[in-house]
Amino acid sequence: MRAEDSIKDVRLGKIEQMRAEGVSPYPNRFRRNATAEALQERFRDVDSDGLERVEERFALAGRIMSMRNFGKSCFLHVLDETGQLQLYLRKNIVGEEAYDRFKRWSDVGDWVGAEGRLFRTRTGELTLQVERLEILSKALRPLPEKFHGLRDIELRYRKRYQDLIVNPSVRATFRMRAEIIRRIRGFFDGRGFLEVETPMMHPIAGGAAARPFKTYHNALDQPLYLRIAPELYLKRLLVGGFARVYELNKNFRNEGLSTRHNPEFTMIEFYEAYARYEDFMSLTEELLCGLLDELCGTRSITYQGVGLDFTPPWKRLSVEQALVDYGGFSQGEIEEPAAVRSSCERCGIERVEGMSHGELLVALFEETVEEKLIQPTFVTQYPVEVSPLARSMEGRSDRVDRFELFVAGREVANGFSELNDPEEQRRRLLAQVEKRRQGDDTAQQMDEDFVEALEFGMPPAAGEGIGIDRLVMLFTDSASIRDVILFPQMRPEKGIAHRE
RNA sequence: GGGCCGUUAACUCAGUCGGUAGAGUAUCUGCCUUUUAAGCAGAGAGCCGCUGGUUCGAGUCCAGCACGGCCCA
Repeated sequence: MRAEDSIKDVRLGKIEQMRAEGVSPYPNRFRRNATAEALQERFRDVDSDGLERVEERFALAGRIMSMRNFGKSCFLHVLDETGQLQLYLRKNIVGEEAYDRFKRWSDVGDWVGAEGRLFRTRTGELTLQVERLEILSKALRPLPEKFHGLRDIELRYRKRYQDLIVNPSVRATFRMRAEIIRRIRGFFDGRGFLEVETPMMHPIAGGAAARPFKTYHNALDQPLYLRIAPELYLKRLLVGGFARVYELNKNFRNEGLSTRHNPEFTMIEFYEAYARYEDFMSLTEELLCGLLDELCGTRSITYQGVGLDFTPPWKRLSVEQALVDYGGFSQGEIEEPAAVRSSCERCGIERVEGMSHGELLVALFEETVEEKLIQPTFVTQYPVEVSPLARSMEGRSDRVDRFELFVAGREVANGFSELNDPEEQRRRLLAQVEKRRQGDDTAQQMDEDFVEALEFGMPPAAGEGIGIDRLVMLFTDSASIRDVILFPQMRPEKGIAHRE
């Protein structure tokens, strides 16, 4: 292979030439006064004759996406953050030397700034008649192929910038994500919630049933865990007197990777004093319907070919009722611990031995019901053993005032009335510690500092967490969580691993 | 962790029965002043994921490994 045949070497040669002729390949002097979309909008209804009367010069900047070169003229499409516009260069307009330089130096992929007047081509496309063109940033590597785009899924995730350059729908997905997050913040801000930031590094990883990532603080000579949930800190803020707080940020769980799980994911958790879990079911309906109205213009969307109707009220039913309605079990079977146990075994659920009736019910629910809850559904009355931080139902100490929202067979939200009795909380956590001792490493640890906070008095409250990534998946019809996370976790490629 | 599928040029993909590695895009050289997957003529470009094995001969068959995808746990 001759060195000059490598695309990168050819382009490095062009850079050398530019410098030799006193032109910077990476200048920063260009000022634009227009964007592609703004021009398209403004002149949408102006025909050729109308454009001829427009004397204004427009300065546009963007990346060259395609080039159709004729001997003494050239069409190119330039992409900026708003969209594309076609440029047209003619030797007799930009001048002999400028045209020659353009031909020798410019490539698809380069950032350019162009200035000129607008006209319409024979086919009616709004086009900038370039009078002056400047390379703003010379690209050394070629863009992915222009009409198949970048299809290799691994490459799309690993080299997301390329994905964003060539796949407009990917850009749209992440704009939608930002919009959803912005509006969720607006929703809670508008209701008097205070946005707070609590630690990402915890001495004890609590607030959820999950394995944490462990790290280490040198100066403190202390192990720390990346948080698995902000819950216990947010409740300390209720103790501190903030009546409405929310935090929208990342959590980290040391679990497998799948189309539904990324080790770091985004959740909003919010807490409101004097609210009950029923209030939050209504609030969740209001939040999601508001988002749908504003962002989709409808409350019926299609997710992976399945129609989802978010028109409230959404179905509400207990875990047990769900097992009867969707799992095909009889009321009698559900109430009989031995029957539930054998059903679990039949379903292949592991470690059935040490599990209580409540835990078995939830395991059976997850195995047989969850995937069938397609339309938005609130499942309520969870067993106390799987809800160590939730308030017990009045008159039924083995169940808690809790709900989970399922959509398209997945858990999207989890909320409950908060347990604020410090004695009861201590007993619940001790039960978790015991489970942990018996080998369940997702059981919670004793957090004395948290219990001590409760001893100062936490107002009655409800709290909820909503998984943002899964919400964005629904709104953008994305099959994998990796499609809604810009840089999803991937195994390092060979040769890059363990680089220090 | 298990099963299935994939990995070939910068990108998107072919590659038959085991017999010299292919196309389009992109790149390079010409021609071309309203194209838009522009066109025409020519050229270059490969660790066929990695390591072994079978074979006279492996992109192709076998085994192991790596990475990825989907499904399951």
